[in-house]
Amino acid sequence: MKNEDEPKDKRVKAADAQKLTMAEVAKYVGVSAMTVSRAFRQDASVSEETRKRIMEAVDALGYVLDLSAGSLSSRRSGFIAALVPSINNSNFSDTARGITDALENTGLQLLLGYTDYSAEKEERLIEAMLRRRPEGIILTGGSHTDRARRMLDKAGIPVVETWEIPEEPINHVVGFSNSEAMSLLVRALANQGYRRFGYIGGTTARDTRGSQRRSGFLKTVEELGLGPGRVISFGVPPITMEQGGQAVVSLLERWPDTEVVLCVSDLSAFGAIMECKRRGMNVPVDIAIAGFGDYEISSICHPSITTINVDCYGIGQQAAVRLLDAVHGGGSMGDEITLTGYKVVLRESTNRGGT
Amino acid sequence: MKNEDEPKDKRVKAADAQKLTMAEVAKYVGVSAMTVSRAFRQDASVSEETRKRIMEAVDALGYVLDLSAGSLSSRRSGFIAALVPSINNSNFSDTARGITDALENTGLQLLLGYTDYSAEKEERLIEAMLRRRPEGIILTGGSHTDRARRMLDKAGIPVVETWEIPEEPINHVVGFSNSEAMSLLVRALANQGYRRFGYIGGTTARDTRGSQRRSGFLKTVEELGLGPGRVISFGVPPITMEQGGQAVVSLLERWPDTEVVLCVSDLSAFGAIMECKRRGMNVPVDIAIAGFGDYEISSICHPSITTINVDCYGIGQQAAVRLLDAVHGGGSMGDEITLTGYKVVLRESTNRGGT
DNA sequence: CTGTTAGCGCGTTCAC
DNA sequence: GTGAACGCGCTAACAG
Repeated sequence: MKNEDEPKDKRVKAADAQKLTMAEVAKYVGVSAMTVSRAFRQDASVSEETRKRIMEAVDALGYVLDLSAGSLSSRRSGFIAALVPSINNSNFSDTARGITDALENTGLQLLLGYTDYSAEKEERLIEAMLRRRPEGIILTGGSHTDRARRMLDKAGIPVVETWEIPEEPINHVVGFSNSEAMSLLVRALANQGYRRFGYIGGTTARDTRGSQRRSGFLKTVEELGLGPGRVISFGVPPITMEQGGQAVVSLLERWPDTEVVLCVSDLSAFGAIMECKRRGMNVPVDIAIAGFGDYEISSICHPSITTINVDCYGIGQQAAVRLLDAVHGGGSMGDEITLTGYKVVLRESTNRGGT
Repeated sequence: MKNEDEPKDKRVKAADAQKLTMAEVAKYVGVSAMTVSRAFRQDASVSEETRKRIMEAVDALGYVLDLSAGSLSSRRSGFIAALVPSINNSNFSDTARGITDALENTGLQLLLGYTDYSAEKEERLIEAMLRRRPEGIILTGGSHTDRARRMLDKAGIPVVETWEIPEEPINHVVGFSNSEAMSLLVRALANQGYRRFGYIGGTTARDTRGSQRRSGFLKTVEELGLGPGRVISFGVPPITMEQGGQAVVSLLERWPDTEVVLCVSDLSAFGAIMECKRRGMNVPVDIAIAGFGDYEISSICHPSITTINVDCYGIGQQAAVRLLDAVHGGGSMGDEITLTGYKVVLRESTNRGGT
C-alpha cells in the first residue's frame, strides 16, 4: 500500500511542518501573536473579522495551539488528576467516565492513573501528577501515605476524596459509608428471615472499602444477635469471579449450614453463584447469595443478584463538579461531604421462594 | 475534625508554599539552578554528594519538579496519547492497562481519552491531545476523519493503530483481522455440525470492528454453503447484555430454527444466553450461543461461553512498546504490522452434548 | 479592538 | 563537575 523506501523522509518532512508557531501564523495573517492568542479564547476581544481570518489561516497552515507553553505563562495547567484503584472490571471505570463526562467542554484535561489498590503506588502517582501541576485532584478513598498527604497539602490544590467517608478528610468528600451500606443489606436480608450469614471478601487491608464493608457486615450481624459472622477472605483485592467461586466452596466446607452469603462485590457473588450451580446447588433455595455494586451482570444473570446499588457514575461526576467549582472559585474549597445514595436491590438470588 | 473558620487562609498558605522554584531550592543548597536540574536526571553529571544535599533540600522544602516548564525548553512533552472507544465493560480497558503498564518507569505520562465509538469525537480528542504535544499516539481502529488524518500527519509523531488491520495504515499497526477471527469461529462451529447460523451485533457502522466481525461471519457462512446468515442488528455499539437478550428474542422469532447464534461480543452473548434460560430454553441443547472477546464472565458463567480469545492486554502493551521504540528512535517509525494472536475457545454454550 | 514588553520555570548550550 | 546566558511558545499586563 505504501512505498517502503522512504518512510523516514516522509516523517521528517511532517515533523518540520509541525514546528509552526503562533508568531508565524500571526505573520501570515498580518497581525500580532497576541491577537492570534486571543482569537483562540472565547471571551477575548477580537473583532469577528480578524478572528475569522486568523482561523482560516490556522486551518490552512494546520496550526495546532500549544497548551504547554500557554499554561506555563498563564500559570494554569488545564489538568485535573484522578486516581482510581483499577480501571478493569470495576465500578471505578464508571466513576472515571463520570469524571471525564463532567470535564467535557471545560477545557480541562484529565490525567488518569490507577493505583492497583496500593497506597505506595498512589504516592508515586500523586508525585508524578503534581509534576504536571494539576489544578485539582480526585482520589479514591481516604487512605494515603504521610508523604502523599504532605505533598497534597503543599500543592495547595483542591482535593476530592471519593467512594468512602475518610476519618480525616483532606478537603471535600464525595461518597458514602460502605459500612452502613453493607449493614443495610444485612438488615434487609435478616428481615427476609435469613439467620446464618457468611461473608466473602479479599484478604488484605489494601482495599479499605472492602474492609469497611466487612466490618459493617460483622457489626450488624452482631447487633442483630445472629452470632459471629462467618468470614472467608480469599484473594488479593479486587477479587475475581473465579476467586468468589473458590471462596464460597471454602465457606460452605467450613460452615455447611450457612443460609446466605454476602460478597464484597457483584463479581465475586456471580462467581460464587456459578460455582454453586456447577455443584448442583440451587441458588437461592439451597443457599442465598448477594453482592455489592449493582454491576450490569447482576440484573441480567440467572438468578439475578441481590446487591447494593451505588451511584458509581455520579460519584465521579459530582467529584468533578465539586472540583470545578473549587478551581473556578480560585482554588479554595469548602471541606464538605457530599453523600451519594445507595440502595438495596432485592433480586432472585436471595428470594427463598425460588427463582 | 477541622476548624471551619479559616479554611481559605490555610489553603492560600499552602498555595504559597507550592510556589517553590528550582532556583529557590538552588539558593537554599548553595548551588545553581542548573545543578538542581541535573540532580533530577539520572544520566547527568553531578557529584554524588551535591546530589544528595540537593535531594535532602528538595525533601525538606517539599519541592516538586515542574515538568511543563521542563518540557517547553527540552521540547519533549513526556506525553503519550491513547484513544479507546470506551473504558467501561469492554476489552479496551484491558488494552488501556497494557499501555499503562508498558509506560511505567519510562517517565512518560499517558493521556487517555475515549471516543465513544465516534469518529467525530475522535477527531476532537486528537486535536485536544495534539495541543499537549504528545510524543506518540495510539488509536483504536483505522477509521478516522480526513481532518484527523491531516492533523496526525502534520504532527509528525509516530502513530499506532490497534485492534484491527486498517486498509490504509498511518504508521504502525498492532492488531488482528476481526473478520478472519470471526470466520475461524464460524468454521469451528460448522465443524461441530452446526448449519443454521444467526448473528447478533450493533446497528450502526460506528463500530468498525463489529462490522468486520459481521462481514467475516456472512462471508464464511456463504463460503460454507450454509445459506444466507441470519443477522439481527440491535442497539448502538457497544451493545449491552440486555440488548443481547432482546436481540436473540427477535432472531428466534424471525428464524425459529436457528441452531447457533454468534454475537459481536461476550457481553451480548451472555445476555442472550440468560434470556434464553429465562424463557425456558436449554443452552446449548435447544440453541447454541457464542461470543467474542473471552471476557472473564465467559469462562465462569453457566453454561460457559464459546468465544474468541483476543490478547487485549497484549495489544495495548505491544502498541506502547512499538511507540516507545519509535519515540526513542527519534520519532520515526517503520510502517509495520504486528499481528496479535486469537484463538477459538470452545466451551459449554456450543456443546450439543449438553451442559 | 490591537500591539508591545516582559517573563512563566525550566533545559540547552556553551563556558569554565 | 558546575555555572551563566538564553530561549522554548505562549499569555499577563499594560499601553494605545
